[in-house]
Amino acid sequence: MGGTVIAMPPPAEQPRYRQIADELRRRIDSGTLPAGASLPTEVELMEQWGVARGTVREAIGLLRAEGLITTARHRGSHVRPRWPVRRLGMDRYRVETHQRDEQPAEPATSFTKDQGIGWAAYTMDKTYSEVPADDRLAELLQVPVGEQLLRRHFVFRSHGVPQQISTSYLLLSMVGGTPVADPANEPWPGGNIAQLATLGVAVDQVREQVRTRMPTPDEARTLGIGDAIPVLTITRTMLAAGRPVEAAVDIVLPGDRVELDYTIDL
Amino acid sequence: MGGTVIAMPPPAEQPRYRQIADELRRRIDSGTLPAGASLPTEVELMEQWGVARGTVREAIGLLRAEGLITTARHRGSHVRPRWPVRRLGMDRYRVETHQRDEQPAEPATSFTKDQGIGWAAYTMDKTYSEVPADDRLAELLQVPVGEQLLRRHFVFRSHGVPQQISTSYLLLSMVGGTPVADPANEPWPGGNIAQLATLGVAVDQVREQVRTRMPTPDEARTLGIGDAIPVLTITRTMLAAGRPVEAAVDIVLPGDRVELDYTIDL
DNA sequence: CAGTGGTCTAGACCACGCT
DNA sequence: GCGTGGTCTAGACCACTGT
Repeated sequence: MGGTVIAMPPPAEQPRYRQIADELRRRIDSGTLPAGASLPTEVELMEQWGVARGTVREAIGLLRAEGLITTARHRGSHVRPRWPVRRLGMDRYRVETHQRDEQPAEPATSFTKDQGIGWAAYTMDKTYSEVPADDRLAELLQVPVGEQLLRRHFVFRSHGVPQQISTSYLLLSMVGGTPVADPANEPWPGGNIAQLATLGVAVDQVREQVRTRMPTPDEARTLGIGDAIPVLTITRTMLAAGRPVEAAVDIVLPGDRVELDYTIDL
Repeated sequence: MGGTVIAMPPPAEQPRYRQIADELRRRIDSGTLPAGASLPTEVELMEQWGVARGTVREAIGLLRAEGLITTARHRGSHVRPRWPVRRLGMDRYRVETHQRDEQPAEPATSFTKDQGIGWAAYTMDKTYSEVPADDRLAELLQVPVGEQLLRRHFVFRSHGVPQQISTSYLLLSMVGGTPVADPANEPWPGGNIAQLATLGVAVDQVREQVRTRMPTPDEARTLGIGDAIPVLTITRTMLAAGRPVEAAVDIVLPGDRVELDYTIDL
């Protein structure tokens, strides 16, 4: 070959793109780059560090994957606002019992209790459909495969920001034709348990199976997390007198701002 | 400049690197590329798709972020094996009560119950030390900052494979000088709760705070997971008559093979 | 229209693992 | 010694955003 290409600089401890990412991360952590601030553009970083654009983009990619920044085409990179950690306690399922002489409480659901938000800040997307039970749902709900179910897919938002995705299944034989099956009635004060109570179904036990995994690209987008932030998933089963009456498969929670809190009495 | 560079191909629906990732993901999901199988090398993918190496690497990067594959320097990329899921139920804390005439049960702890393994397959590393309570421990244990604690760091192994890391703190004023503070007595049949029972401390409530995060490099190595697999962490507090008597900070579980199972009675 | 991040090319050198 | 993924360079064209 002709002349050798300019050799890479002396082998640094860390790759250049990690050094760049570390420096930017330090500025974000220290508050030098506060939430919402613009990062230097890719061209600026190239000049400041004397590296090629690909190297800069690798550094930026790390921070985006960590969920520290957002990158938007044509608009630049910005520091992502951080959310406080939400504690999801078991008491979110407790039914409200009002004391005599108390003011009627503001409407609430397990979601508004988790978030510590008022009814007004609570919005949701909802998609209802009817589906037959597959193997997994049949086992969770203890019905035959093929049993008709009401599927309700929700995206819950707090102040407009998506905080939770869930897909819930109810027995169509139980809720079909009732107000519960009408999307217009959602959100429903008191949530699932209150809904079922109106049908004479008294939920007395909730089972939660908790796992973690990386988000799908779609989930990461919806929840506004980086694709290197894991999610918590819950499979929730509600039981009335030992009989499963509702199954929520893959309740998806952003792992960087949720803590699940369980108390076990022995 | 001289002639223009060869233009990019007609604007595809999806970027090329996503198409490549999608195709590989499809092969993994369908089993065409089973667990442990080698992916095509980067050079092979360049030839098969007629793209530059940077494009191939972007595709590979997506799959690695999703936890579907591992990439190892000098050894190639491989489909990550999927582990069977272990269910950690609340009953792992239940104290054994033997019926009359029953055979004495094999020794057990919450860990052996989780794993469904016998006593013989159970091994552990243990490191004991005495430390003063920091802010967090002081709050968890409801003692003054600086209170002396017994710190016990464990790595639990099933058939020699590390499956759980935990760091547990006990009040030195409660366990100092007792058999509980002697590393030689670990593993202790019946585990923590049985240990405390010998001191007249009856644990009647366990609180678990569950979070998820990416593992530290050290944790990833110890648990034998890649650094793209999230971990579940549990902060566990054991209480006797409402008083905290043990705190386990950062029980670390490999997220690709653990499910936590909680039942809530309303 | 200038500036931005998204996508892509066509090369290069490196250190390590395997055979 | 050859092949591998990890790192890096120096360009290019694109579509959209903001002024």
